[in-house]
Amino acid sequence: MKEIEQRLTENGVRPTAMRMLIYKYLAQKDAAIALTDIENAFAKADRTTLFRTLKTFEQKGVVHQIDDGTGVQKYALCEPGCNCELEQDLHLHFHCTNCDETVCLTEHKIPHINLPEGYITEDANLVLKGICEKCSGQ
Amino acid sequence: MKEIEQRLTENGVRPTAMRMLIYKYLAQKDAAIALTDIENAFAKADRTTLFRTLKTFEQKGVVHQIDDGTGVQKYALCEPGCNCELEQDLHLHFHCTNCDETVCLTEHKIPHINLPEGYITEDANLVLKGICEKCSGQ
DNA sequence: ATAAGGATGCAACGGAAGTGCATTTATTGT
DNA sequence: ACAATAAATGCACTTCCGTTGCATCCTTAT
Repeated sequence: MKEIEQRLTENGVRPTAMRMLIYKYLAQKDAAIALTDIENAFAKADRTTLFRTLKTFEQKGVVHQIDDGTGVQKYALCEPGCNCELEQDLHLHFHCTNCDETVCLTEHKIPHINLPEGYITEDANLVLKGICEKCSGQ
Repeated sequence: MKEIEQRLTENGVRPTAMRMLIYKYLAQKDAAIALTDIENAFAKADRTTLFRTLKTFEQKGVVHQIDDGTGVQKYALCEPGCNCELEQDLHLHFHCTNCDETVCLTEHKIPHINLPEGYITEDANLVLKGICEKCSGQ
C-alpha cells in the first residue's frame, strides 16, 4: 500500500483512500478494466468519483486508456517509467472475442509505419482480436 | 448508378433506392462516415433505416466498420475484391485530431505480428492519430 | 391477384460518457 | 488550533449513440 501511495504521489496524484483502492484493483487485474467493472467492485462509491479518478489517472500518466472496439473505454496501469509515447511505450492490445477481456501486450510495441507526406502521427492504437491464450486452451 | 446497383447485387444486397443513395454518398466521401453524418445528409430518411443499411452493408462486405477511438462507429466502402481478411485486406486508418476526420490508408496493410503461443488472431484494428495532410498544410 | 418476405418508419429503451452544483474532506497559512 | 482555501466526493441530471420491437409499406414470386 505504501508503494501505491508513492507511485501516485510521484505522478502528481493525491493519494486518497479511494484512489489507492482503485489503483490496487487495477494492479491485481491483468486485463483492462472498464468503468462498469470498477463500479461493480466498489458498490459503495459513486460512479462519478470512479469516472473522475480514471480520468485523473489517465491525465497524470498512471493508466492508459484502451479502445478495444467494444464501445466501452477500458483502462490499464502504465508500466513504470512509461510516458505513453509513440514508438517507445505504445504497445498493442489483444481483445478476446470469447471472454471479452482485453489485455496489454507490453512486449509488443506498435511497429513504425511510414506515412505519406503531410501526415503527422502523434498517437496510435493497435488492437488484435481473436482468442486469447486462456480461451484457446493452451 | 448502374454500377452501384450491380455492386450491391453482387454482394447479395437488394439495391433499393435508399441503399443506392447511401452507397453513392459513401463513395463520394473520402473519409469514414458516421451514422450521424448520413442522418444529416438524408434528413428525410429514418435513422433506423440508415442504421440497418450500414449493418447490412457491413455484413455483406460492402463496407467495413472503423473504430477510430472517438467513440462513434464509422464506416467506409470496401475496396473491390476486399474480403476484410487479416494480412490481406485489413489496412490502417488515420484519425485527424484537428478536423476529426478518419481516412482509410488502404495502401498500408497492418503489419504481421508474432504473438505468444495460444493467441489466435482473427481481426485487427490499427488507428494512427495526429494531423492529416489537409490540416498540416502540405 | 394474392401471399410472403424484405425494407422502411416510428417509438421507445438502455448503456455509457459527461457536466453542474452542493457537500464533504484535506491542506495551508497564521 | 483554527480559519480560509482548495481539492475530492457524491447526487442529479443530460446527452449521445446504438439498438430493438412492432407496425406498415413495397417488391417479388407464384
